[in-house]
Amino acid sequence: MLFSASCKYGLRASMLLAMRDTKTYVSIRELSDELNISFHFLTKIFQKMNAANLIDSKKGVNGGVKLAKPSHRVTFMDVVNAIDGSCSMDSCALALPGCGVKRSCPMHDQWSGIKEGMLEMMEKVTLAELAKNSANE
Amino acid sequence: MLFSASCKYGLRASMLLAMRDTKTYVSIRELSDELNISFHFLTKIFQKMNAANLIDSKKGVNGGVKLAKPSHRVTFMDVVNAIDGSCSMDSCALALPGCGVKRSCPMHDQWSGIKEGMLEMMEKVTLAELAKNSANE
DNA sequence: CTATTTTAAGATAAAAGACTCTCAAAAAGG
DNA sequence: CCTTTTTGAGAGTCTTTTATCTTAAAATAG
Repeated sequence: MLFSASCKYGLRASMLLAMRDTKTYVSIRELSDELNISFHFLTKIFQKMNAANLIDSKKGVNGGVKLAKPSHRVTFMDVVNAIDGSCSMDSCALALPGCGVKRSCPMHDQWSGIKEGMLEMMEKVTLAELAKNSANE
Repeated sequence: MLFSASCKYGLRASMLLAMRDTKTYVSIRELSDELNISFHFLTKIFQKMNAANLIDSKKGVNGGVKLAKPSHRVTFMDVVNAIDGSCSMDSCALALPGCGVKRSCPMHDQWSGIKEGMLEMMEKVTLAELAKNSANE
């Protein structure tokens, strides 16, 4: 519920890319087959990541997508922002009017710590780590 | 993003109820006016809370809704479960296949602590506390 | 230059969520 | 009883998300 389906697919696909060489392009078809999701849908997701300069893409024979940066320099947050937008984690749990503007909402004390922890984690965790954890399962 | 719009409305309305006497019924119209949301929509939300036995309702003149239990015995989690369903917090951040069943997903270490903290908070925080924080803002 | 491969982009469809409207049913008051 | 108030429940609309399908555009290989 925290992240959209598109976002989860994007994260999983990014992990697959992180497990590969950053130099060679991987076709979206190959990734969609491996993830068992719609090729066309994944294409749309990569278009968003492309717009955010997270990946490089190449058309034609032996084309595909690859990470634009080394996997240890792409964070979980980068991918979420590219797909779900940077505002997705902004608001407080209740999104009560006034919260975060002038004063805190009733949930603020209980929520702010958790939110901070979550944002910190998202900024710290990289695709390289996720790929590593995924490899030795 | 964490909670549905319905859920947030339900939480806010519950807070209003918590600020009142548990004995008297408050009309849904009054609550929807105060929250500036659609009366009919709030009615639907209260129907879910009613099905979960979180509130008592009464039809007719001077009817309305009221908390079925004292506000310090109704948790944040109770309301979320009634409206968004108890599964809404179950899955891991990525909802990766296999996570939580046999082995952990790549995010598990980073995510589990945050999730635990969130669930703990949701089970601990009561409507009474939220209402109190809301009153002295 | 042509055929093939592969991403890009747009149009469309299906599903879920958010919200509205209408009528039924219950309760109370006169 | 009859009228009014107020919740209950169903149908219907609008919007967003998810997913599919089709066509275009680019790149490569021959």
